[in-house]
Amino acid sequence: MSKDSASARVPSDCKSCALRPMVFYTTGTPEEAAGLAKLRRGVRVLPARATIYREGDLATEFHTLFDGWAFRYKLIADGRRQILSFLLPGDSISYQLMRSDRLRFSVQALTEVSLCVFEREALSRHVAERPVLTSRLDHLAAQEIAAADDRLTDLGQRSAHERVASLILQLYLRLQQRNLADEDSFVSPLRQQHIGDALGLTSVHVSRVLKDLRAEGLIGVDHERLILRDQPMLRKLSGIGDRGLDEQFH
Amino acid sequence: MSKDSASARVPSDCKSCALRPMVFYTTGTPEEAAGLAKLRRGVRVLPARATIYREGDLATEFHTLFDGWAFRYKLIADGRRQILSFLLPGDSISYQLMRSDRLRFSVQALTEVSLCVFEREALSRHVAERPVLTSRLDHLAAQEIAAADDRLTDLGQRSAHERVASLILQLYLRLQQRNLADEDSFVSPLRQQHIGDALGLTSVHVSRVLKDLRAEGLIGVDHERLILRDQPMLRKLSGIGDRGLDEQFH
DNA sequence: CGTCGTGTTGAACTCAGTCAAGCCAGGTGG
DNA sequence: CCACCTGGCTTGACTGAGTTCAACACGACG
Repeated sequence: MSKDSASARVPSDCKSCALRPMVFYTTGTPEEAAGLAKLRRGVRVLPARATIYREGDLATEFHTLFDGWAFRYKLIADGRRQILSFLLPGDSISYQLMRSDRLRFSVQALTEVSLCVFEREALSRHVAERPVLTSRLDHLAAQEIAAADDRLTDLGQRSAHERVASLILQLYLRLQQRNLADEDSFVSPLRQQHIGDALGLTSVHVSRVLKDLRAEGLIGVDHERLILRDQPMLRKLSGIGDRGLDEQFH
Repeated sequence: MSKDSASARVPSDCKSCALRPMVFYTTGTPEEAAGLAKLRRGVRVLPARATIYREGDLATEFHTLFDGWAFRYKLIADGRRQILSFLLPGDSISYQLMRSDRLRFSVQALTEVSLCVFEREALSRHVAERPVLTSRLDHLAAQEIAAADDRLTDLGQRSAHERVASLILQLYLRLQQRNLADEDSFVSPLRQQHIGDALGLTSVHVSRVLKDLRAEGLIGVDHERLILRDQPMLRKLSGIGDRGLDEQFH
């Protein structure tokens, strides 16, 4: 897993792609997948920290994250950074590119990543011609809005402890959906700075909060592995369960 | 303007509706508007503070806010409230109802409101059959995500003063688009509690921040009227202008 | 072996929250 | 017409969550 190893997995063909159920632009039938493969311009592997997209740039390509982690973010005048969301395998950059050729945020790789590359216009036409895909796209857009509302509520109303618990739990649940989580833990490339920038906290404070959560037996940290030691308590702390993520992830 | 007066305006017919350019479900041609009018089930007037929609309820109707203000919000377990956005004349509740029959937030009237009521399924079909409208809907959904990202950045990275300036400026710009703002001021039904719940602040602190902004000559407050006394400075404070709302509002 | 990136810890500080009292305008009822 | 209530705003004193600054620890890497 070190930097120089060819660690990033690369998809062979769309038909056997394990992520097929996650991505929006195929109905999931093998025939569809075959047609889809023709639209794919290729695969691109980028190192950790690479800028995948810069806010405002003209985008002629559409990317799906096949392997690795990335994040969407905005910079404001004095250099402060807000991380809008973390992107996991199967996520796209971004549905909005089906309608617009510019985005109002940037995207950076957290780990080495491999991306499936499509020609934006061609894929957009492909989807527009298929009502099933269009409606799937709409569904994902609605989910994205709902997720944004949830995060807004986190930042506006919840304490640092609640936010950190919420983020860890959400990442775990999303990874679990993708079969990328273990029994009660997952490997995360996030630095405390990333967690802070996502939650509106300083990395120093994130360190203290994680310490507290460890002390209270809610989580464990082993190198890059995050262990959820007390999921019920984490759910309670993060306010998930009142109305769960269950709905958010159809 | 008192409680008992019949203050809420009510639309006569869709053809002459001044809001036509704002709403998504018509192309704007008079013929379209005539057909659209047939889908309209009627008009409903509700008093201030009325609950227009409650999180999770089954929605058979789709509403467009014709007159008055409302807001979208979420409640969390211990009673804290996050206001997700303010709804102004021409806004819908909500695009998401074109795809789903339940929403994950509630909506409440801030003033007396009048709503155009549509049958959800019928309108959804109407829109689905017209590619122009579908793409318009997508565009609005994308705008909504972009707006959510902006607000996330506000809550995560900006100080109380910056957030309040940002909210005031954004409301002003949105009202201006609808010809509901005066030269450099607008009338707002917001209580400081609403501003606080939208920005993740207490109403007490909002009061202090507004006092500071008044003292610095950035804004003026006269009864329910908010006056933008120094727009350039407000823009600078709120970080709008680095990349403006210009784009956000096509 | 030194450097770099990351995390941890302590001490001082500050922005925003809490609690509580008082104020003011408008509306109600005697 | 005045007395009283009510909801919203203001202000002060105090508290506290989270920040800032700085030093140090530790492992990975060259």
